[in-house]
Amino acid sequence: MYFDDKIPIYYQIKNHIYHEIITGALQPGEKLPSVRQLAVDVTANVNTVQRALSEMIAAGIIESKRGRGNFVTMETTKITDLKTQLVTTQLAHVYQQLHALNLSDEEILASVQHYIERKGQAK
Amino acid sequence: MYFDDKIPIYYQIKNHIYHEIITGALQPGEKLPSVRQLAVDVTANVNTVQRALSEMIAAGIIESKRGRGNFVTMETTKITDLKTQLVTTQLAHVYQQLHALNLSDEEILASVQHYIERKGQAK
DNA sequence: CCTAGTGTTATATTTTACTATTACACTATA
DNA sequence: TATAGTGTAATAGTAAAATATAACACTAGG
Repeated sequence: MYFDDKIPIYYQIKNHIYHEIITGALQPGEKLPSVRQLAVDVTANVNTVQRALSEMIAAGIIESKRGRGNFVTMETTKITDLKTQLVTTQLAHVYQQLHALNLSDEEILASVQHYIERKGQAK
Repeated sequence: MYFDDKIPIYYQIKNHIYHEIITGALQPGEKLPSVRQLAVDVTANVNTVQRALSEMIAAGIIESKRGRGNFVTMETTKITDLKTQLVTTQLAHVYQQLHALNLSDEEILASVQHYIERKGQAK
């Protein structure tokens, strides 16, 4: 797994798993790979994976059953809430950043539209 | 200055100064505060500030004159290029993140529009 | 020429994330 | 009941960022 060296690995693992849950790659109630397997999958240490999982458990998205495994919550409202929260966080961040670069609301919207239209193309 | 503990301080300082240059708070050719003063301003160490400055110098945005100070480049094209680059980086990041949450191009655009319309308001 | 202010660099120390390794607690099942 | 697989936690070590502090190199101005 690719890691951005500017951001803690445990944080990136957490985000990665959240994405899998939100996109349905991991279904509600589904068992996650074991912590040891996850560590191999993402090429990180068990403790680092555990740290990521601990935060997701504290957030109620993952349920931990000792001796059995970790499971995605069955409460789908928690998952939809998580998605809303992640999307909003991303929007707030990019808005704040672009606004700090003196782009007006209109320019921000236009720049996003422009980016989507031109993405993947040579300039 | 507020620091996000998930991102290296030197990196945040660099970004902060870039924003000041792009918004014109620091004009082309203008002298920056001394590294020692900057360290006080942003509540960080001189070496940390210097690391941020070194990268900006390497990028050609800041010119260093030993014994005199650090100065914003007079080449305004470098500044506009920097702005373009920062904006594009932000757009690419948020697009990738939202796309990874299974939002379509249309949904991404709509969510940005929606965010701008509703920002600062209760839900 | 001297001094104050500037950028630059170096050393030692602290802090934190991460790793490697081991051990412990629990569950299911053969 | 023994064993393999699971989560959990502790210990010790490594690496990188950040700090405190000091020194060095240069410039401008008195």
